[in-house]
Amino acid sequence: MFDRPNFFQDVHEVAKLIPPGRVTSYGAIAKYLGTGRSARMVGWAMNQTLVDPAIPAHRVVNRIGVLTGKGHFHPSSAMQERLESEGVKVIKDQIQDFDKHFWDPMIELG
DNA sequence: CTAATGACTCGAT
DNA sequence: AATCGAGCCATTA
Repeated sequence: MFDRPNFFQDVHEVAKLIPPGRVTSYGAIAKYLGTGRSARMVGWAMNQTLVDPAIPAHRVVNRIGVLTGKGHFHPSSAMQERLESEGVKVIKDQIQDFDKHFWDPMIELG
């Protein structure tokens, strides 16, 4: 158990801290953790969160607000559905007013 | 053990 | 302004 690096745990914690109706990017989380450009690992960590419904992975998108990870959801459309359900408009897998809904852990948390 | 891939991002051309 | 390449760390083959 917990063989995974603390990095994954931190990503999970930050992901849980994302408030409803807000979104963030992999790089933002990676930066907050200090890993910097290891945004890929954040995405990988999110993949592990799929088993944990308490982690809103649908609130995490790439830097331009595109639902790059929608294909990893059970119904690939669930990601967009949930985001819109929280008041986030998503068109063509792209979040509208991304900068407006953007939630930066560095600013909000730290 | 080496090589390749991935829910990404930045810098250079 | 748009496109290409390199960097990041962990997992799988």
